[in-house]
Amino acid sequence: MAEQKKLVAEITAMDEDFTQWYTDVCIKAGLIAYSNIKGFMVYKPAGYAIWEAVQKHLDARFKAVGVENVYLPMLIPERLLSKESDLVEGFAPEVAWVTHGGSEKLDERVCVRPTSESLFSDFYRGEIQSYRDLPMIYNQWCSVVRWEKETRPFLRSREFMWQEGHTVHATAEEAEARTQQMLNVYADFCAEDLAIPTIKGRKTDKEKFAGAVATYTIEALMHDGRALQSGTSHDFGDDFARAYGILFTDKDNKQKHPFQTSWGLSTRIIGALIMVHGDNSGLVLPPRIAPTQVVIVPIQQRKAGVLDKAYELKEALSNFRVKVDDSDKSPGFKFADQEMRGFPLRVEIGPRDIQNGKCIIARRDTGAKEECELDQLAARIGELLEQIQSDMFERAKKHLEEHTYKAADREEFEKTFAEKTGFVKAMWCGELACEEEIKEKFGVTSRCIPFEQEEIAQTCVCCGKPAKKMVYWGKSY
RNA sequence: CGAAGCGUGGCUCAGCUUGGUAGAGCGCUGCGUUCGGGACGCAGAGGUCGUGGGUUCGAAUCCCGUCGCUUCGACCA
Repeated sequence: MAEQKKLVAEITAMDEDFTQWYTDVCIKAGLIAYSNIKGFMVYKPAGYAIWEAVQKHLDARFKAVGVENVYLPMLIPERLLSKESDLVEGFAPEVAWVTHGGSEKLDERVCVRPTSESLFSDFYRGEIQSYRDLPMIYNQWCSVVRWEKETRPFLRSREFMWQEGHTVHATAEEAEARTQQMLNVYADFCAEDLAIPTIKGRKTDKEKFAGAVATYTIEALMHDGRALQSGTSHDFGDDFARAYGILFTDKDNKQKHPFQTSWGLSTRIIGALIMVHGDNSGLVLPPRIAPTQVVIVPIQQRKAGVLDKAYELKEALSNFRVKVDDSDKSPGFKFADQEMRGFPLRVEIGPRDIQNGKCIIARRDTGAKEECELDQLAARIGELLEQIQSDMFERAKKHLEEHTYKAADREEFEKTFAEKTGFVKAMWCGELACEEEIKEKFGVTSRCIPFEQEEIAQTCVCCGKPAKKMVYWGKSY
């Protein structure tokens, strides 16, 4: 990332205190406000607009692979949640219970959904009878509640918005294929729309979802070298179908349990967006999802013709998402404020430019400024937005690559984590004991077993016994 | 849930040690001058000092309780 002069006094410098920098950006870029209940936050227009853009792009990708949207209740009766034992154990400590309706105590308490596998499974039980009813490829956009102990904007809030896809299939192979297909949808979405490169892989048994046969994940690397699980896709086999009693009659006239998957991506991705692309001046948004792509700043806007010209340029740029900042703040204030908010491009137009038939375009990501003929503006803006989108991805990819290390043995593993922050690729024997020991000793967890395997060594980095898989390790959010 | 820190105008904080009835900067409102990297002048508005109790003639200040927030750990998208 290009070094930029720190222009915004209110934002803590990244390398001084990354955590504080992150919080500052969330607040100062106008994304959120804290609410009256710990862990619940207000999405302000700038923050909600990002989520809307995420929804729009991701939903379009879902529709392209046959996903249909539905909506299920937000409350789950206790008996329903309890049917799948792993699920209860996994989520029981953090569900919010509703015990009263008005002033009357409920016979059975109900919880606010922490995730909806149980509801979908119960619903599917009633819907499915024949193999002809399958598959069902449903998704819902909703919010869920998990009573987390420690909360942080976007990364860990007690209520968060997400989408959760839940599918049912006649065969294990089809379910497994769908699980991977949706993981790829997430990875492509991150790379192409958010300009965030990710590592695709499988979670170890220790890290997988409660009740899943296999959990797949995309892991992104933040600017401070910590990993963020950015999207997950689970293969449930027929475990949930058995627990919830879902049966269908197959072609061979035999009753069978169908196979299920679920996959989710949450508002946490906004945290990734901030921490992958942001800099010391604040937020930096990739053009494709930026709610405002271009902001026009009139200079000496009270002089005759200046504001008119600014609105005229906005018209000329109607193919893009453009805003004119006609507030009565000084230009310097507007520049700094808009940089904080991450708009990809700024166009400056003043009397001098109008006379010359030109304007100034400034890039948010690099800070580079250039002159542009007014009649070329729309074309140039289009080029620049494309350029910024791909440059941002390349920079993030370079950061990921430069912060991914290899360790052949235990000594090297320890040394790398002592000196560096990022991912470390190392071999693993597959034993839970080693995974736990690594967490204990080095404070890092297995992020994923990547699909793209390499043989870095023959032996496990922890115990020295024969290795089975190459694993990405790292500190995570 | 363990540890630490913090609660005083919208925000950041000073005042507390040594009790005497609340201040600054920023922001906000109005008017005017400005405008190519956070402009300036003048005039204003705005706080029962988180909350409950105690000590005292008198509490932002001292004591006890309580609630909340932030950060760090364990857990999670």
